[in-house]
Amino acid sequence: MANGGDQFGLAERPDSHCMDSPKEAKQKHSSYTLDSPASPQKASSQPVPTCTADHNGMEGIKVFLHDRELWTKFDGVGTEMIITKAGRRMFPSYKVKVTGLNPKTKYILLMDIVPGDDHRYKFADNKWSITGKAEPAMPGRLYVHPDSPATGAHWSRQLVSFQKLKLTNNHLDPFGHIILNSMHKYQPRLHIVKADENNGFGSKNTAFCTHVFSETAFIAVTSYQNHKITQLKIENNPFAKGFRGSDDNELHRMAKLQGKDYPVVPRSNVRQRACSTGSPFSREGRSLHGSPEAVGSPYSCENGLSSGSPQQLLRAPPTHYALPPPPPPPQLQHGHPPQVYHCTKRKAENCSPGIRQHPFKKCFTGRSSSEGESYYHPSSYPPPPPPPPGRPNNPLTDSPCSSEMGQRQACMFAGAEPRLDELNCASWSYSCPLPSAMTPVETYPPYTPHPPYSSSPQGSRLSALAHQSSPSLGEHVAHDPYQSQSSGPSSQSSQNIHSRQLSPPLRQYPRYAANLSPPLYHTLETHTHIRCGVPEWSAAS
DNA sequence: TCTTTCACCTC
DNA sequence: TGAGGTGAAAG
Repeated sequence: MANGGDQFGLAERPDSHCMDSPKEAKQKHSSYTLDSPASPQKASSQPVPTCTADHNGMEGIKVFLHDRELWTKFDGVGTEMIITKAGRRMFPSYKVKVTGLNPKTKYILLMDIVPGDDHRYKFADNKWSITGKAEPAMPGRLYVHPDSPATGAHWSRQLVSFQKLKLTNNHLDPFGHIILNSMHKYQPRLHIVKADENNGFGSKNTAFCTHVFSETAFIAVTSYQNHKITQLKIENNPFAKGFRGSDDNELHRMAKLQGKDYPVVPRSNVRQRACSTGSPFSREGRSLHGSPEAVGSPYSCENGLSSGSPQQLLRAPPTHYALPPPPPPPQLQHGHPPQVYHCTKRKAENCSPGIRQHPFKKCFTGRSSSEGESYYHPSSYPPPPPPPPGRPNNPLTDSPCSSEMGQRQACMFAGAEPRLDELNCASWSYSCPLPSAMTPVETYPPYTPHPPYSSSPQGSRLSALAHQSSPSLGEHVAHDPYQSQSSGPSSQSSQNIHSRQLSPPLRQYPRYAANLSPPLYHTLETHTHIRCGVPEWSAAS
């Protein structure tokens, strides 16, 4: 998707680093080609390990994006993801294969989606273009894989699927879905966190690494803008099968729907024709940043592993579309009271009353299916900073998970600044958000580029970030340079794993750092090593 | 642009 | 069999 980025103007993606497999290297190579020249980072074809997980044991972790080819296809056109009030899944689904994990060590896998830049886009003349400044970022939320925490053996056994993750434009979403703004660009990120003794993270020794696949960047929309994307969705998404078919079939279907006889022009065709001009995102003309990518080279994008430089990961587009360094998503930068949403698979039981009432649905239920492949890039960080003053030690960690939650579901963390320490696997995975937590949602302040995503050493960076109060995962992020194509068996993850304790009632946390995004926040905390001092967020608050 | 509704489809 | 995921279209 490096390409994809381009389309959006995201063009620049961090180079993939830490390529581990030949394949990766290969892919990476291609990606470079595809990437817009503009991105300096790309220029350097040298892999830069983003996540240098030295001591924390995260160094050998590799993550491969499943169905990378498909992602690349979408990216080539300019991926769009529908967001609805009730929440809409992503397609292609985000699935990864993870290798290099210690079989016996427990890890927590989570995702977050950070702003790709601080612009608002519009689709006109068959291409995307910047139309203004981005709306304030929505409260950051983390989607914790329902199988978390689980052993490295578990995660490695099959693809890890985040297909249950849903996107919404409802700022007050009570379900824990990831909240996004329409017509804004986003970059999904995967975080692998080593669970602490309490199956949580946030303790001082927590290590984590972040993986960013540039080809998974997308623009959130309430309705598809580019018919090419619509077609790709219809062709590849099983649930849209009803919209496929020969023209003849479609004509019949349309006629039936419209109560007319032939000929009826298929809607899709109509729409497509109307819009189908060149694809704005086509490598040739990505509106945002023209990256001359070889269109032909299909999908050879690269994923960044952990890149040494966050910037690379989310390479800033020429225009400026710089994805926030992986680490510190722009969003994250703002401080909102962290909100944590937990969902359990159990619909009713675990959900707060308010949630149950909701017509849409209850909690996340996700099957934990892990399917996927992936890339890697680990990053370990310095010991986590001590708990912020005034803050109890990792509540999460402190609070053991004991209660049996039944089936697990993925949980989302919301909050501008979720605190890692607050996150306890047990908690997130199984608990549902409390009403209170859900209620107040603040938007993040406008995106602010992270100044320093320069290539400073992680440590430094972290510090810097910390100071900024916006921790950037990026620093830890590993860009996966390549993806594996193998599709693993879908994992039916254990939906019920162990008993877990519900997280304490969701509560809003005091604001920590203004800039920390939950994800980062978590991340930061997780890696204590990265920054040891007082957590930024704490300071920020 | 966004929301709602619909028929069709997967699971 | 039903819950729920799709894009299209109307408003």
